[in-house]
Amino acid sequence: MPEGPEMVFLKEQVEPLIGQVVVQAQGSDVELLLDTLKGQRLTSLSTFGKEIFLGFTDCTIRIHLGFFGKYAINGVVNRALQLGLELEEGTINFYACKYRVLREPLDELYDWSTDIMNPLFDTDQALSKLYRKPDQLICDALLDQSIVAGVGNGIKNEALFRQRIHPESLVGEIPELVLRKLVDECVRISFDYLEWLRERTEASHWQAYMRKQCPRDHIPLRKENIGRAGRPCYFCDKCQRLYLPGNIW
DNA sequence: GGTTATGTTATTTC
DNA sequence: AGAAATAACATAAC
Repeated sequence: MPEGPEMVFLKEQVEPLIGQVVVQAQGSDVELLLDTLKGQRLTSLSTFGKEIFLGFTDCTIRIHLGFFGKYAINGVVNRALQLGLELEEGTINFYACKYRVLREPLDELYDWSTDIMNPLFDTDQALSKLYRKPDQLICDALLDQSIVAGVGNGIKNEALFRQRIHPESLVGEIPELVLRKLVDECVRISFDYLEWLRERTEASHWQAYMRKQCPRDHIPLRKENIGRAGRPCYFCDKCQRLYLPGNIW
């Protein structure tokens, strides 16, 4: 479920429930949930990267959907419930998620300028953080949630393909202008992705991620697990440039 | 039954 | 000590 745009999409679906009071809570650690949440009013929603925050009268619940997380607004999914909130008129159910109660103001915990979906996102800051580890593979760097929070494996692959950068390129060898366009592309794709989710057409828009053929060169895309994280990379050897020491473009 | 996958964190190893 | 590799967890589909 979980790249940044999907969390914003989730937030949009929960928004109609703002202002309602929790009448029942269930899931893992029920006592905590009941003590903490029963009678509390849902007052605000926000997201940071792949996390969503449900703001209540005097606490915040942070939810991360991880790898297999699912949710249902005013509905159920047939699997073990992790966090279920029954409001006056509506329900929010989370499955296979991680959640936690936060008491501190979110501004003390999060730097919003690193979230690609946030209006405060700061490209210059992301660039300088990226260049701090010049020996990293760009495919690893793009998954760093402290630099570009919200970018996941899909957005990563797609941004690299669209900007014609080979995933095994070294960050320090990518010219600043090129790297800037890549970061901008991550942001652009994320907002496009949000739009696809709203239209429910998200599956059809990927050009490289999960694809078999390069739409530019009509040759097979390579799919390999690359980098420290060993996450799947989809890429075209012909049209994506490999930035390495000694390679001159 | 094995493999894979939109992710992160804890533990182990060097 | 600290970076880097490995394991762990969650779950459905092929």
